[in-house]
Amino acid sequence: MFVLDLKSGVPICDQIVNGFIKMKALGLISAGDQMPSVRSLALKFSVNPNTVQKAYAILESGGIIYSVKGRGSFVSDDESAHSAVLDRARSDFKAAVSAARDLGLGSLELNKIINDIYKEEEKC
Amino acid sequence: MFVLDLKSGVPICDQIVNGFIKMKALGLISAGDQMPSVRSLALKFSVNPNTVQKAYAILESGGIIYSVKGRGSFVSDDESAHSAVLDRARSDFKAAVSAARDLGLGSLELNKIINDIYKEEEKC
DNA sequence: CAAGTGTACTAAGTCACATAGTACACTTAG
DNA sequence: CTAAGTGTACTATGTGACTTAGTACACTTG
Repeated sequence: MFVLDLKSGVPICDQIVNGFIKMKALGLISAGDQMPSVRSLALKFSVNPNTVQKAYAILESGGIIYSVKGRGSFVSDDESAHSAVLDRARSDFKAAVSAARDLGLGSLELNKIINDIYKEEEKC
Repeated sequence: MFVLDLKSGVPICDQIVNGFIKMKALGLISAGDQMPSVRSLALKFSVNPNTVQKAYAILESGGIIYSVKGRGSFVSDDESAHSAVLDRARSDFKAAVSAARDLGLGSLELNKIINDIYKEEEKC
């Protein structure tokens, strides 16, 4: 399970959303798995249930999870939701590349940074 | 001169800061050049002078510009400030790469995105 | 001297975010 | 059936960042 950084300035509900999206991308949770209940996760994170509820609502609106009254929330198998996440990731990355280019970083350096980060992965 | 996007959610003062940093990186302004006055820039952007003043204070604290009472603000030639900007850019880009990797994007795709964006530049 | 400059300060308004508390409908285990 | 646990909805409140508004002062330059 991911952790929250209350000092980061990133809204808590967004951190929860991104945390579960990452978990799904990494295979730590899969379609059909039951999500922690709103109240239990709020307790675990020492956060208000309303904040978790908001995060779950965002995840559901994005098709990442679905919720059933009285039963709980579950990881969705919506393929279009997954590709939407990837599209968003590509878009964000493109913006990051453009920003780096505007500040004078060269393509070679950017490629090197990428390779360095992905080499870290191979070590595992 | 750059433009402001009031709908972006990015604080106006930050947009002004980033705008001038980009302008310096692109060579549109150089060390010694005089910055627009706080009041005139506020008028141009239809923004409160306090907001521009805040942006200039941030730029000065970062060594990007320096200000002289009664005369105006000027672009600094502080080399360490420039390298600090580059360091920040590298750090931001690394974070973007890590985020993209966590969401399942491969290094080959990221490299391709970079090359595509930098090819756009060559056309000019 | 007058105009333009940076700088500082208080006050107010707006907005997003988080918290607090309550309430209701539903499902499931007992 | 009952109780516990679930998602969901709602109002109210507090906080902090951001912006605006207005005023004021010290300084430089023509």
